[in-house]
Amino acid sequence: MKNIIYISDLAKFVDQEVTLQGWLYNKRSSKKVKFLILRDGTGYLQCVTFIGNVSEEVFNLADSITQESSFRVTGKVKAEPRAVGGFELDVINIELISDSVDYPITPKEHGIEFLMDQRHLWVRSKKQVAILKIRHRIVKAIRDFFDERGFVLFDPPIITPNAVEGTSTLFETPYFDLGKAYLTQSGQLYAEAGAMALGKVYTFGPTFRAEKSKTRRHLTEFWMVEPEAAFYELDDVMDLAEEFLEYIVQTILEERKEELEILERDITKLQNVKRPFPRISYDEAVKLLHEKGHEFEYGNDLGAADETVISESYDRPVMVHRYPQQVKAFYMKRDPENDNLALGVDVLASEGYGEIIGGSQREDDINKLLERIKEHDLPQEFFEWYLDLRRFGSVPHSGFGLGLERTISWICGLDHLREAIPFPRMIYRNTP
RNA sequence: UCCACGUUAGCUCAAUGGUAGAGCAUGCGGCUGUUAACCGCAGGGUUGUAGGUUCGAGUCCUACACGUGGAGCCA
Repeated sequence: MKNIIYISDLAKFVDQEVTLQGWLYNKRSSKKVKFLILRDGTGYLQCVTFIGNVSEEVFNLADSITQESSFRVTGKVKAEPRAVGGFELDVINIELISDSVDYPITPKEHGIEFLMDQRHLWVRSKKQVAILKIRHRIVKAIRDFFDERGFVLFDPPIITPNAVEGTSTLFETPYFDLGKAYLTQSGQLYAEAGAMALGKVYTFGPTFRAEKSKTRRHLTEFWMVEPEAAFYELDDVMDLAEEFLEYIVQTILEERKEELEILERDITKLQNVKRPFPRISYDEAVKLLHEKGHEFEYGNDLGAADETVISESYDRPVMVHRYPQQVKAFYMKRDPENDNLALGVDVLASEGYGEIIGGSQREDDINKLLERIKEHDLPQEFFEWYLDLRRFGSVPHSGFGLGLERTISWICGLDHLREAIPFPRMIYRNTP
């Protein structure tokens, strides 16, 4: 691959002869000039083939080459304001690597079912490439954020013997002589063990939910990052969550401008994502809903429509804390000021993107935790190791989970989670 | 699981119960600066499946299949 350069490096080679390789993104032509748009993963480059400048054979190739054929092209780099990206290539030679017959995705509109069937090819499209590059940068921002703050990566198991939150919505798999095992729906309980060992930890990996959810906000397989820190209380974890979201969003605004432009994302709303975020209690949220004339019964969990009403009342993400304990998980600590409330917090993204973070202070008193396990009718034997964390030097601790695809979807302004992951897994789709 | 909507050319969509059409893609022709290029011509159809109503069904009715969106649940 000597002397072959990438489109992203073109600026260093203006007026020089270079060779590039990639695929034909699109083609426009008149009789004596052919415009071939090359893509190589790093960008797009217009390759201009004039009839007099190349051999007849090469010109005929430029005329007949089809969408997504792979080719190698040599030419002189020119700064050219008329071309997308600011550069173009004066073609000297083209070499076909492999042709592409009847590529199914044309430059016109397609329906979602068709595109999902062609997902392995759809990821070549400009918008999908932009989304996947933003996804990559968000993942790096997440790791950087925690690494720089002394959190240690702590990988939880994916195969688990029981439900983390005791629900029955888990993917089941046979496990040798031990009977059934399940795919994890959260690494949190294991992260708590990590926090007692390392102080501050985070998990980051795929999680699985067998819920029959059929909406734009759900996947059956999705990625989640879950920090967990010893000695953190609810306020500490809220501080962490808002600093975290600000960091991710501002990093993407700075470093993935071009991709956000390709996605035609209105970034003014993202620019608002700066601390402090509004913090309202569940009680205040209910009051707000009632003031807005929205019907809502105190004690219920917030539904998608309720979340939208709340988030639309603010210009940045909003944190709702201290929910009625009956709608929250067994491991959440109760509010010492009101035993009916759980010390949990949900962060609702702006623009109606809904819950992207769910977190809480965990119950650290073994007797209360035992009570909760009984109340929720959970099999105590599976939780003995978890109870040990309270038996041997229990401390206050807190953490949260952030849904990666929901975050990507929000930052990119997508209308569905399925475009935020290379190969989405949903209730009625597990291919390609 | 429940609710709503949809299924017509490779793709995206039209078509008062009365001869099934357009754009894109493909092929051929035209054009020396195109930006989802444009212009002309051509090929391309068991209208999701099975029944029913009717002189006549893409269109109306029933069932089923598949898809899309929403609810609940959650990140």
